[in-house]
Amino acid sequence: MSSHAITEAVSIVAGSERSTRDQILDASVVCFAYAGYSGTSLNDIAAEVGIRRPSLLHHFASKEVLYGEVFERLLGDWFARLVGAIDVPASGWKKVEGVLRAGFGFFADNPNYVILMRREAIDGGVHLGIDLSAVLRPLFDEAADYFRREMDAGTFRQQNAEQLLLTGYGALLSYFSDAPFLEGLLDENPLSSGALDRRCAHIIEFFEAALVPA
Amino acid sequence: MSSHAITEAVSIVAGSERSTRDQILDASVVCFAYAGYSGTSLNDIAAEVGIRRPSLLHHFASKEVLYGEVFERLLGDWFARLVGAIDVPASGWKKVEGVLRAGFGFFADNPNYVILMRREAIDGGVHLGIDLSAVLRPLFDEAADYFRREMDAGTFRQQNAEQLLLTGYGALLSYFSDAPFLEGLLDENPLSSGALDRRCAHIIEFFEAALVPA
DNA sequence: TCCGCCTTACCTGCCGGTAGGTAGTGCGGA
DNA sequence: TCCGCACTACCTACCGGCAGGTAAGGCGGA
Repeated sequence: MSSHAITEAVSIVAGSERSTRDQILDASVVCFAYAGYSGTSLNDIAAEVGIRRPSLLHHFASKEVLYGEVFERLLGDWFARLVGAIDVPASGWKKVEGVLRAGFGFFADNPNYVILMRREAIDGGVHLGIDLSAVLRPLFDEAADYFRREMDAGTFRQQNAEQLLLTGYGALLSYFSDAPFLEGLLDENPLSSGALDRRCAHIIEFFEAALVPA
Repeated sequence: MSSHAITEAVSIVAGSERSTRDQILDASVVCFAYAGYSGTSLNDIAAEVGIRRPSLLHHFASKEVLYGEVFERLLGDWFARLVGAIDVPASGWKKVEGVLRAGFGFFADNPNYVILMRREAIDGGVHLGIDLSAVLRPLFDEAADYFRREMDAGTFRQQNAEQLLLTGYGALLSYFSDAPFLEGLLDENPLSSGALDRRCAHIIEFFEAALVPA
């Protein structure tokens, strides 16, 4: 264990502080989600942390590298959570419900991550070396196969499996990414605890109605 | 009719050219959709049209004014198309299907508009004076009332009407706004004629399965 | 002649990034 | 014990470049 890590551990115990590097990553998520890649300046992030821009560039070689690390961390967390929900030994509708709840839960816990992901989906990964769709492709194919098997078994109504996944993706993501806009339609904060419960319940109910034969 | 409009009309007849002003608006949609507000420079737009930046600023007082006009035009078109579909004398599922097809058709015809709208929804209308959600609110409330009436009449299954609309909004919009990302999942251009037909058919089928009792 | 459209030249301000320097810390050897 | 060295983390000052926007002039057509 390096002396740096010790220092960090001590400071966490002492007063719940985080390392400067982690503070930068946290502030970056907020800034990039709020204003996008080109709308965020390194000064904005540095100011959030309370340091100067050159100090920030001491920890991350460039704006692009910083963004890449932020996004990679996000993607890793999300992927792990999704795989965890998929690997649960269940079948039929119960499994689908579990994955929907896991996805919804992650988004509810990390609303800024959702906006980042949406921005990346719109831009097609221009800012990144990594290809978002290539990472998710295996899960996508696996899920489509699952739906096809259950449909053939009569557990679910016959639907286009890939399109079904896209619809679920849109229903889940849009609520979080467009929260600023939805607030004006719903007359309440879409990310409040009550609104989130209502949204999650609807998604489960709606997809069950569409998939599970009466 | 102004001499400007005459000149334009003549040039359209002569060689399918449009007024410089309209060319700027067209180029702006493309650029703003591709790179967002802060990622687009006036030089980019001017270059697309084939003029210099100060010439562009001769037609529009500022970048913000230009963006506002682009967005207002989009919103007007979309609103008109939507109202047209809503006012059709139909009821029950047929009416819903008509509105879904109208929305889908507009998005298919104007994919760049969709991306612009999505960016605006994410940003919560920071770049605009107008409030997107306030404009759409009457339609939203009217639609929710319609669903509630049909549900109470037993035409549709009981669902949360507002949430239902949000789910439809997400399913429709996401496919177009995230097309660059979806291309990597589907192994085909999501905006190709065949893919669009498949998507539209799925949406109709899926919502019918969820809403209309067997 | 005058006006609409476009030009070049220029302004200020912020961007990402670099250079160079300064505290503070840990550590091995005299 | 204390000196010298290396290293980390941060700073100020600066660079070239590009952003949005303005000023002033050329030019062709009504």
